[in-house]
Amino acid sequence: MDEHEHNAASRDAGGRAAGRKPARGVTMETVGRLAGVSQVTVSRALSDPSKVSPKTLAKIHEAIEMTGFVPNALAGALASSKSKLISALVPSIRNFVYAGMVQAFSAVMRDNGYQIMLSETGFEPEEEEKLIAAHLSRRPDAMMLTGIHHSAQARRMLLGADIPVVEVWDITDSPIDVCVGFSHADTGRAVAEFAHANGYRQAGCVAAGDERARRRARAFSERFKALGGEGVAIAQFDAPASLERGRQGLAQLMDAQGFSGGVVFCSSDLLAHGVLVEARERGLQVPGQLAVIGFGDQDFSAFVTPAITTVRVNMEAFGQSAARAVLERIEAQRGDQSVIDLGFEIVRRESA
Amino acid sequence: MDEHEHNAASRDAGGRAAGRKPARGVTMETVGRLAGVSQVTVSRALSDPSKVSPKTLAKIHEAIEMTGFVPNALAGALASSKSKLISALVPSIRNFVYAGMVQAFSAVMRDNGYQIMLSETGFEPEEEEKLIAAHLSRRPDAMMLTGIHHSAQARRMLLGADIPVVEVWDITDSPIDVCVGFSHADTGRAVAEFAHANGYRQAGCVAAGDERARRRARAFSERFKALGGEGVAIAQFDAPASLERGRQGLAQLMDAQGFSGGVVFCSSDLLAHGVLVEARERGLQVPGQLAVIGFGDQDFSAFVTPAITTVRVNMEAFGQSAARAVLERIEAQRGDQSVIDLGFEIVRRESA
DNA sequence: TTGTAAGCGTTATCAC
DNA sequence: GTGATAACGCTTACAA
Repeated sequence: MDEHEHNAASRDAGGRAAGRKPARGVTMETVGRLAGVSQVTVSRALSDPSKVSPKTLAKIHEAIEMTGFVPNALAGALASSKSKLISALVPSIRNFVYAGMVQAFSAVMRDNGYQIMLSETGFEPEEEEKLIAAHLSRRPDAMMLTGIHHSAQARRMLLGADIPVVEVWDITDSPIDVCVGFSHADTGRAVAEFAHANGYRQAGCVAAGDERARRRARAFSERFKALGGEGVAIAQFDAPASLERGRQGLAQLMDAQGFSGGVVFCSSDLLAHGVLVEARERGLQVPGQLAVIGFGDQDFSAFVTPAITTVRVNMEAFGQSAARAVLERIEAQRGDQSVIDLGFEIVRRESA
Repeated sequence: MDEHEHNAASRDAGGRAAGRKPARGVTMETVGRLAGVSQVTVSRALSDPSKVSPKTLAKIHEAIEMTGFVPNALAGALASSKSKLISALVPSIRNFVYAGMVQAFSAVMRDNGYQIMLSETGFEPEEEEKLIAAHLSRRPDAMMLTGIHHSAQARRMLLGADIPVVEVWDITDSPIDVCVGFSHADTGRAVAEFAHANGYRQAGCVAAGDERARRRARAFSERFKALGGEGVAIAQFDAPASLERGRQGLAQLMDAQGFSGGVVFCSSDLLAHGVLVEARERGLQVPGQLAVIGFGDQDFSAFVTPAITTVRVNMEAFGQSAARAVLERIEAQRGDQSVIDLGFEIVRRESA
């Protein structure tokens, strides 16, 4: 691999850095003065135009145009105690499932006039706690959290904030407020049953990711054994998952754990893809000698060869459903259900 | 492909939805009363503890602990006109380059006490304009934008807001404030030169993505022709890129545009991967009959077979550099450079 | 239809 | 070291 460097340079072009004006911002007061009305009328013109006469409305809009007035939502939120801000906390936006959920969630929220404050919690619980406090200080109208495990202090703060809280990507019978997800343990068990029903008696797991990925692998392993399969070899890595990890995973299973063939359940399609690549390098026939099952149904999964058999979860549905649950709670001060199980499905393709 | 549905159900478990208290929030006033001091002292205890005696400090913290007080950052921001909020606008967080940039940007910002308000602009300029207005109303301390093309109205609002603005992922000699990126045209030209130098005389492009992807393809095409190569066939798709699009791209090039072999420059590694898969299906030798060059150096690119020759841009560096530029401007009210070109490099692997 | 007045929960500026 | 007091720029009664 040879590399060609290009253009790594920086130039100084002055810019407008020097003279930033100390300008007092333009407020509703300013606009009102220009339009010959009081500040409140400007406020009304913006929040409920029907309460203002067409003539003054026109003058106000003209003044807004002239001044380039942008309302101060901080002041508005302080006065009304409605921030129109929603907090969203996910482990990582580079993980495509979380990115997909957030995108869907945000889209629905934006369409309803809300803005998202997004933070990544990484994979440590203490980090989440700090972030929750930071977010709460902005007085969001609701909060979206990933997963159902949160520190006691975090739960206390959340309860104290007295806003709708939706936990996504997992379910529990005792959500803080409402949860939207699926059972990770059920997923692992269903895959074990699928594998067993398809005649596989030897199995391995390649897992990389958070605690939920491990939970799926564990449930798979237990069920597979209970069905009479052999002990399940597990190759486990820290998050994040990658194609490289998948290749290493198969190598580890075969070279260090005596796994010689059968089915491999991976905690993501990216890993499954890596297993597939490594299998081809080793001249293994898929699904003849080695069967592979992934998780997540990434957009490439149906288009690689062999196409990946996987577990599909509808991330967009999670995001949308979570958004709707939140909106319902914000607007009606209540919500119908507190546990929304969106399930999953096994998609059989060529790899298993 | 057969599918097995699982658990798609929802249950009602009551939750705490019913009784949301109308409780007046706990403020610094409340805390102060409990600690036997005034509200201001509580404020000081939090913002500059050295200005408060150890004894009262202890009492205040005790009161905070008891009440679960969380400061109201909205009020703080209104009073101090420092929101400690940074706006970030990207086309899509599901695109791994943008996700990577945002992650790096956010990490640096968070370490400096700032929080990120993130929105996706999609690929329409009017959408960006609306979002800029919405973000500005929250009075962010700075704003990060993707790309250098913004509507006139957007520029006006940004200038009027009088906050640091950093444009990432592209460069121009006339940034709004500061830009951090690389030249997309130079990238296309460099790839053309690389391809020509390696003996390829026939070429195609597969492009899917935004205007910048098209700019790279166009620059590649022009340069390739200028160097004496043949006319370049182009298969173009709307964003987003996917493996499937890559497969379709090669198919279109070969079946509809008479491309029979040579080098294919793709606007992302995902597309390149698709081209590779399609090439294998068609029994084409890579890089013998078909050479493939991608863009972005995704994490799988080095690990598929053949490993993908690609253009690497350091997304983390963009995010970090953008963050530093912003911090510099916030804190010093100025910034050294206004154009930061971080360049790119061609990474040769097996596919070309 | 429009205006007045009283907050919202902080920070900033003085005084003590 | 601590406390009044006045902003900050809105929204929400309540009057006119």
